[in-house]
Amino acid sequence: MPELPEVETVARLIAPDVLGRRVVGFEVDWRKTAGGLSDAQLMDVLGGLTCVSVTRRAKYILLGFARKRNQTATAWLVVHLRMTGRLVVERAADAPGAHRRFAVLLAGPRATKPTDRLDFIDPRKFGRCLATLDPAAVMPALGPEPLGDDFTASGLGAALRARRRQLKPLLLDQSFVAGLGNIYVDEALFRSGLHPLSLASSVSAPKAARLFDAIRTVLAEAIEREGSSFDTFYRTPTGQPGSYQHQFQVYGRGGEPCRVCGAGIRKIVVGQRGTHFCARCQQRAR
DNA sequence: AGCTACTCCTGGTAGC
DNA sequence: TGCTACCAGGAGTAGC
Repeated sequence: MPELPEVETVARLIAPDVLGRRVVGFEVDWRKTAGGLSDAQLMDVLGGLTCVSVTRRAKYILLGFARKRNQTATAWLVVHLRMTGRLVVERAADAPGAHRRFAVLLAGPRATKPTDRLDFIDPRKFGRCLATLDPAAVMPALGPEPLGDDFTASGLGAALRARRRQLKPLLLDQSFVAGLGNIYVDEALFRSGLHPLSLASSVSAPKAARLFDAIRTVLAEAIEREGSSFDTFYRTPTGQPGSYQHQFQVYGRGGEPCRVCGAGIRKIVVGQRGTHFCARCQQRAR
């Protein structure tokens, strides 16, 4: 499922195909995907504007739009892929594929007839494409970017110490740290030798520093490999699978031997989420 | 504050 | 082969 590395990959790969293109229409196949907005409302927000930026915040892709190419964005399309969402740029003449839920029709600077189309494909319909003048209004409060400068080992240590909560659900909480999901939390906890059920307040400063390094390393390596594709869902906008799934130490390896110590990887359920860990390498503390 | 349960969804798969 | 039941889960919400 798309987490920070997958979302980053999608943003990077669609950017060259949408920057400088003008919005001349929409095609909405599933109204909820558009947050319930009508075609007319979508056009009111974004119609006639040119894409001037493509950025990522947490697991959101933000496409910024303005009157002219060199201006700063005044309107936005905020995209969340959730479980199974994909963004693909197609030629306007081509028929949309299966599970297409939402599309932006794109044209050149002065043209009114679309040449391309940004398709949002989403089998499970959890994803959202929200047109808005104020991205903060459609996004929840988010914690620091784990690859950003304001995420530090000492800051993470202090934040952990202040919480009496299990590590797994806390790290999945987007208001604590933004962008981690089920896969990369399990992988980061394994690499730092921390048990998913350990209390955050029990994590020592050195252990917090190890977790900090593990989070950064796992995310950076996954971005390098264009994310993880282990089922039929996540593909990059060019249709390629990512390759980080081959680096998984624990995720999806329940019952298989730990690559470090040989003990069986255990799979439990924490907060309705499959959680994978090595009981020998990751000692529980409370 | 932090826990669990429920909701939204459908493709894939296990079991019969 | 064809059917049913169940599972995957990000994030919002409700209730305790």
